[in-house]
Amino acid sequence: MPELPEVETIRRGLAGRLTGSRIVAVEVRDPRLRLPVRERDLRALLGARLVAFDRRAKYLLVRTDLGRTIIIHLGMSGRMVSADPSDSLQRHDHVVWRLRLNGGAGEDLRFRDPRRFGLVVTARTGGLPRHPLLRRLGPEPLSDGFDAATLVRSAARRRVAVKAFLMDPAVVVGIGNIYASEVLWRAGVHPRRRADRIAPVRWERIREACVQVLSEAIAAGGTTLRDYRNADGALGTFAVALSVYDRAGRPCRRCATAIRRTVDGGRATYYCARCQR
DNA sequence: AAACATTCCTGCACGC
DNA sequence: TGCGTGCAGGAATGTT
Repeated sequence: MPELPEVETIRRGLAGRLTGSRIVAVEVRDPRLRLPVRERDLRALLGARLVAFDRRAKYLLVRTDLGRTIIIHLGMSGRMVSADPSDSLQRHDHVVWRLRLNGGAGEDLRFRDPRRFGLVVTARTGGLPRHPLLRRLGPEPLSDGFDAATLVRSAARRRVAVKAFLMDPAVVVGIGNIYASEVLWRAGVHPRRRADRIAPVRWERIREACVQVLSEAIAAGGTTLRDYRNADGALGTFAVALSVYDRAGRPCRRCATAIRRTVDGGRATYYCARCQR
């Protein structure tokens, strides 16, 4: 479900509300996520203070003052729910942290994930860059480390379609199926063009499109297509700003040609055959 | 009721 | 032949 803008929106919401709170209790109600949830590891953090909410790619990193960080991925259908402890738990609330806020009030943080493609693990904070889940990740698209030269270098001898290439987290992180289509429309590049057949000047256009689309989506609180919600349960409003995704048959915003939908590698792809070459 | 916003792994093909 | 790399496909699963 969530791509980088959605995870970033959730991170900001949680940081504002829960930074400085302490873990009072933790409950693992269903450990069967993409990786098994180890209740013992989470219990080792009882009493810990949550000192920062960070993000790497689509991973949420909850740093504690005990030298360990909780790594959370939302998979396709995961949500982080900040709730009043008296609110009843829902069916797919798999992990529940009972927190005490700075002011002393109780607050729940709940990991809810119907499809269970997400994960909740812990790791030493100092070892995060070398953690198996994080160590092969490419640059953050909204950082200085993301430039056209890097893209040109990684695209050499890559015959895959540029859309699949952009979705490869070793190339650049955080770009999933929705934003890959959006970025390529904005850059005017056909989604099935081979990565090794794209000129450097067009890589710079793709880089700019990544930065613009992701920044605008974050400013809009993310894209809600079906069930995405931020930490307060609010919807993201970027769906109305989508140019091609989920707009098959509707007119291209630039040239009015009907947007096409194809399926590549099992994933829906949307593009304008006139604007994108 | 077919589609699905993610990630990781497998197995195959190819080139040196 | 053996190795490394690149790539397509599949699997995990519940909801709408």
